[in-house]
Amino acid sequence: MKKEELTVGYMAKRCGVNVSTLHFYEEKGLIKSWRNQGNQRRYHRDTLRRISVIKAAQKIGITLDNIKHALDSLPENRTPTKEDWQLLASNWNEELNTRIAYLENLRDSLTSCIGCGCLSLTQCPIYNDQDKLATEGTGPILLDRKVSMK
Amino acid sequence: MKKEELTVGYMAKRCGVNVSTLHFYEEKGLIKSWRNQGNQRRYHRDTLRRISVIKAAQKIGITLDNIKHALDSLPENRTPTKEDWQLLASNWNEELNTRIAYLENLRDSLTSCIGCGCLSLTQCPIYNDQDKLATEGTGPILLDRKVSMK
DNA sequence: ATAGAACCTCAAGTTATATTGAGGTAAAGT
DNA sequence: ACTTTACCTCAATATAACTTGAGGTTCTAT
Repeated sequence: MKKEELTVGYMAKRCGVNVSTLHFYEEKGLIKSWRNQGNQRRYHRDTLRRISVIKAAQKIGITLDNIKHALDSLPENRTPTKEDWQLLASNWNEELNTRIAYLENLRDSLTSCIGCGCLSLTQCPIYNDQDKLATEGTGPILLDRKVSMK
Repeated sequence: MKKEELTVGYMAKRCGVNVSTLHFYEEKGLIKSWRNQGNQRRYHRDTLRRISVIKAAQKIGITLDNIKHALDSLPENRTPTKEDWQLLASNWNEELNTRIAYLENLRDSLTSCIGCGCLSLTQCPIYNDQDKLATEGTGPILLDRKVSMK
């Protein structure tokens, strides 16, 4: 196996995902591969980073669709540079800050509700719509779907 | 319509959800109703608060299953007191703090990655498994599914 | 009395993010 | 050469949290 021709099994192991997930990401246009003589997928080493970035973004709570949009802004013709990745990261950092702020807001509301016992429709800040971050916010956050919350 | 016999349409309007959602919650055991002569649902006024609490918990990122578990701990035979609700709220507050801490951790990682440009498998704290909160954590956070993240 | 709004049930559809399985081919190890 | 492991495609299934639709009934207002 040449250095620059990584197999799907190797990729999966290195990235901690299933082979089927890589198929799926490819189908969604998040990653690319070419085929060898026997129709098997081969990946460029750059794809390792790409997958890692996808996983990092998912932890932040970005959907695959939006991750795809972001990745589409990367150059096609060359290996992305440090600066290319930094741009993505800084956008997602803002996203993350927004989400943190939203949850902190919610926490403060909940805390004051614990204090006053006001969990009612009319008084509680939690479900009154000053709760702007919820409606102007930026979509679903999925932390880790594998982990249940017993 | 008697004061204590709220219709499903009224409930839906008051709570900002669809009628079908109330049917769904009932089927899942999250809320209860009785029927009138013509087989239509009637709700106790307490159910308004119950639905609000469900919605608040969802904003925190608690799944319906877990919300159900929490609600099951409320007394069946009387209207829950301030203290009953406070107990739920304080549990969810911990949950919320855990989630905030997780995202802050991620933000710190991302920030340092912006600084060093290290988004690579081996060095970046984002996808290295010191990232314990991700794997020991407490499940998905869904903020607001209605809002897309363009 | 009658129209229209509100309600009923039950089955199927929706979205996101994958996973699983069947049936078959290719590559690698001995 | 032969076996085992890895890979291929395509379709179906899984989960959460709902929504939609069809076909029919009940309430409410005039």
